[in-house]
Amino acid sequence: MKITIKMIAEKAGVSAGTVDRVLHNRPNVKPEVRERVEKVIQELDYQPNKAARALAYRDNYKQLAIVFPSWSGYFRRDIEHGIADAEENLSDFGVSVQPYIYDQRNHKQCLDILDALQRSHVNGIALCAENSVLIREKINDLHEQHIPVVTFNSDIADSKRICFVGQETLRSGRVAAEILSKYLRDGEETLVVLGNYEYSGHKARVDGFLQRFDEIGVPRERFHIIECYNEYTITFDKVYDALAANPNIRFIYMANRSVTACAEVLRRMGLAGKIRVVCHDVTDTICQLLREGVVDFTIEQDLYAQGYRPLMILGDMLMSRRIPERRYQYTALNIINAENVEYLK
Amino acid sequence: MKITIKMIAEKAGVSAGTVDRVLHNRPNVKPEVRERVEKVIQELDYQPNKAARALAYRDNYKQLAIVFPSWSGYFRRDIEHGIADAEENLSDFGVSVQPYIYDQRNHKQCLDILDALQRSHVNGIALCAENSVLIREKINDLHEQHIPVVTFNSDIADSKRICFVGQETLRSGRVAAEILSKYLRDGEETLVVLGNYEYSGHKARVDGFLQRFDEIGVPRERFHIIECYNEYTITFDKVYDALAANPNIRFIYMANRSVTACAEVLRRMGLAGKIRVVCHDVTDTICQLLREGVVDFTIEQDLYAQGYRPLMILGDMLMSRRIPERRYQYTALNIINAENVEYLK
DNA sequence: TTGAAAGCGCTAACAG
DNA sequence: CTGTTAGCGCTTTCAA
Repeated sequence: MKITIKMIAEKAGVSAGTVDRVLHNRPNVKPEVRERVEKVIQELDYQPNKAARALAYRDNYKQLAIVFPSWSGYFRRDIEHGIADAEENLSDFGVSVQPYIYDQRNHKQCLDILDALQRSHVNGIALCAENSVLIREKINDLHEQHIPVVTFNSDIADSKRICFVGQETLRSGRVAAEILSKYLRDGEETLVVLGNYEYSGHKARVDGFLQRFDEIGVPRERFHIIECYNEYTITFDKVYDALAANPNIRFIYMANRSVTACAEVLRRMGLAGKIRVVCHDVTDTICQLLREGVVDFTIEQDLYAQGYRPLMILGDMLMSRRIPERRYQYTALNIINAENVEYLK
Repeated sequence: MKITIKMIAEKAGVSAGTVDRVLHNRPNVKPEVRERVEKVIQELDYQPNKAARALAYRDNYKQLAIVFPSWSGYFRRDIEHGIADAEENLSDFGVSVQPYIYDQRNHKQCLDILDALQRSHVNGIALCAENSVLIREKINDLHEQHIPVVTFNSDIADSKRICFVGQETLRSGRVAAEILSKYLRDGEETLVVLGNYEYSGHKARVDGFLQRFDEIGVPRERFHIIECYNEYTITFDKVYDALAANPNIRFIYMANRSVTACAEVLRRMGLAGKIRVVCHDVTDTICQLLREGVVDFTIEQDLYAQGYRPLMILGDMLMSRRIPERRYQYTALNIINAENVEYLK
């Protein structure tokens, strides 16, 4: 038989109301009574019944918001899948979820949304935004107002966000290195393409990538690193030049987003399927390239969890006033190839 | 505002009790009334509140059992993690879960457990057992008695089980092939080690593996296939002989369980890290071998989900009399290497 | 064949 | 400071 509040009340010689007050650290309980009740709770190892709590809570409507840029394809589909599942789980608890999508190239819009939310009566925000001073200050503002913010996908570490849900970027570069390292043979070289050293995400990936090769003992001169700013033409030209100049290059690590440009170069040079390519994330084009054998592996970051978990964390906080233990909740780094790509949620 | 039973009752001009009877297809409702109520339910798109249902259901104690062999290490840990999560989710609904573990080498024991369960008052069984006539008949027996059985990890397809949760074995072989195919170069050969052709699991893996290479156009004579019956010494000897006789072998696909024996051969022959090895599942030793670089990749089958989902499916059936749509629920095939092995749940 | 009512465990409002 | 009470939405008696 499961322990109920009534049983605790009886054993401690108080009423259910008082037990409830103790459970939620509410005021108006004499310290000695509180202590007595707490002991009984401990002794009996009381676990609240979530269903009952949900029911009783129901008229206490709560609103959560999730704010992210205008992604498309897999990214969009997976995160929305995660949001939908969280919404369903939370709806019976009187918690509703509202997504807000801002134009990817218009960060001002993101700030506007946060402003509007601040003035509304949201009870929590899941946020994926660029790491700028304005955003950071806004998060701290919200924190002051007791509106908790959980960042996901891309962190804003030096803010008062509750926690971060997303990939560990350094590690994701190491995973890529580990895959390629198995293939590398004497004298063969690798081309590393990143967006921009200033962008911490890509930098961390490349750092992790090189770090792992260092450990394995592959000399640094085997790597050609180029910065391509996520631009199609720049990527195309630089990758082309690099491959033309270095016939020993057998591997490409794309730490940035212009995978299409890279694929196009390989096709034009007749190297598709001859040079191994590892990249990140699953977009519709990357999927296609996997199937065609132009890209060999891609490393996925579980967007589903990135939609689901931040909302559930916020929901838990609303319902049980409990803040998460870990400030960094890293999502799985799944290795995807042409054969297991079907299994993505 | 969410639709409640009361709202339906009002709109249809009946009482809540009648709506409940209609919802659950219970008898004692005049056909015309039933129809009217059903229409209102449709119109208002009624979604039952799970929390309320859980509460009201609570005294209706239900028992689920999960039966599986005495695994150890990761296998055991992951499945127990899945069971624990399912148990927690179900406990508020008055559903309890009891695991039963039988000696891996003693299938009779499994049957005894099922016999005992049949005589007890379980309301559903999640089962991982060998595919034998006796087991199959027992499942059909249980089905007659309206005790639903969900198989997991290893299917018993020609029985009256509700559905199967586990990996798609043919596909898992294809995933392995896809990985190795990227590393294979002209003239290089591959050693394929399986347990036993009779064992459908290993056979399907090898079939999938060869099928994929067929598609890619690698000639069959590049593959050496040996049967090792999951025995350490047989595996050791046969792998040793194969490698000694064929210096062109650069890859090993272990479709069976004696990975340790294979690793030992590689070490003895000084080939560890020189020959690429892909295998299945994550055991403590495989983990160790990944880190040492003796095994390069392993394909994981999500044991967590294999513990979690069968129980949740059975729980859903108990609570909403709903049987699952898909009879095969395949779990993810995750590719694991030395760097992302940490992220396993 | 139907409706009314009690109660699942918890919370919140009100009364003392 | 504390106890009592009235629900939350659903299921399940029991009476009609």
